[in-house]
Amino acid sequence: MPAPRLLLVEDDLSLAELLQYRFEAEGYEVHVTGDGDEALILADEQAPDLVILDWMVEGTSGIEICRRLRRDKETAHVPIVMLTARGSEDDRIRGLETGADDYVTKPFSPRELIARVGAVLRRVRPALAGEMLEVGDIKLDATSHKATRRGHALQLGPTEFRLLRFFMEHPGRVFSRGQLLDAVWGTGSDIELRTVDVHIRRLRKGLSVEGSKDPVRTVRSAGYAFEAS
Amino acid sequence: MPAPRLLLVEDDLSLAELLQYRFEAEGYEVHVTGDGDEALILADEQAPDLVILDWMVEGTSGIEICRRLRRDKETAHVPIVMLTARGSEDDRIRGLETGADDYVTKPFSPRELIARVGAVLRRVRPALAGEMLEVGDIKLDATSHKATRRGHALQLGPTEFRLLRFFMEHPGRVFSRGQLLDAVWGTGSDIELRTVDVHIRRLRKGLSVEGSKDPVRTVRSAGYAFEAS
DNA sequence: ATCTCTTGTCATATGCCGGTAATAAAAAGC
DNA sequence: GCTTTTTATTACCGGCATATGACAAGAGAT
Repeated sequence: MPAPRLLLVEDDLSLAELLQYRFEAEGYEVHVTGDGDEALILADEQAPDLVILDWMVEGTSGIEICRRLRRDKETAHVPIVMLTARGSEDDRIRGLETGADDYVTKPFSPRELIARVGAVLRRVRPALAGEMLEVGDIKLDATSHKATRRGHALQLGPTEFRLLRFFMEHPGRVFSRGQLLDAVWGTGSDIELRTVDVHIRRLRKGLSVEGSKDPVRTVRSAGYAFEAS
Repeated sequence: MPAPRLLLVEDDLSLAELLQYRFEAEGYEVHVTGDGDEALILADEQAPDLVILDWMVEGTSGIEICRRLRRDKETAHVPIVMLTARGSEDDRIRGLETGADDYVTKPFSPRELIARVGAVLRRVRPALAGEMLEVGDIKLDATSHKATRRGHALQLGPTEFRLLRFFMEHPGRVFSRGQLLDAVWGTGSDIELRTVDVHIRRLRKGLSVEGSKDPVRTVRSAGYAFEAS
């Protein structure tokens, strides 16, 4: 899962530095600028996942940046969180109506800002919010029902997909054939134990990508386990 | 464009009445309840487009309602705006972390709340806010009720249009036939699951334009997903 | 009233998927 | 080395999920 990229537009250097530090500690990739025009250039170069925008910033004003970000097709859907001075409600409403997704009034605690940014990102990019499983070089997105390995999309049948999902939810652990039948096929399915072998094979085949190791380990007389290469 | 449906959970009657009036003037359909448990029942019956939730409400507490709404698959994706008393930052952060999308601290002006609700809806359900949807080479204008692909105007029946709109609001995600029935036909329609297949076919036919790929992906034993070519 | 368009259901076709059994291969025990 | 046990691999067939076309009932328009 790639780190979400934030663009922080803030000309108070000490505040910018503090926020950058905190957000990086949370696993974000943060780009900082104190200048409005530079912000637009940066955003256009590579659209960030979210913009934190100080209302009062040098160069182009916050509201103008907001408008321009929305106008440019590249960045039209990037969520924006504004930082505003305590104060006039009109400003805040104008901000929301211009297209900001959220605002926080100064002074605020970094923790609150982090929580808000998290809430917005959860909305916009569910993939960043934990619906995505990742073990080794294999990624599985339950919502879109897709699995990939090193960029290659994996082609799996329904049962193999469920099997892979179960394994990725419990990496490293060994499961007997009976346990796998219960977990993947459902309790009470009277299916031959040996059938699991066949699906393991199919899963292995589906997971094989050029130059990749088999992540399924067979444990003789016990079952199978899934582990990162 | 159907009026967005709000569920307002607020036990201060005079405030509730005021808000209901204001939101209805803005073109929303508003359901009001002052009781937490009733709110959950109402939401489960027919998922609203957005919930406005007073933190301090009779019956089940706000945070508990929030949690339960998120847990129920039916309402997991419904955006929530909290109303909190001025005050403890902890409450607000806890709210955001529980899954609320936004909060407004009392006292607030109705105008501000309306702006916030609008911002959240724009983010989550662009079509409800009258925006143009665009996925791949397909464009859909909810206001004028028209869809185009590469300049060609698409000819779709009403149901296909609603289906397309729902898909374009949630691109990439897989929906079961049951979910599609709930979302497009309305909760509680006792329609054969297989009927969805037929409408998917009709949608596919309606979307086929010379030299264009089918954007509807069937996920065997799971449902359908919509994605840009 | 007639016509058109829409919509839900059914019947049929199709093709993928899943379970089983048979055989080969590998590992463990002696 | 030989047997026994466990797993790997292949092939096959039946079943089930989806695709597709047709149809009749209903809604709206003219």
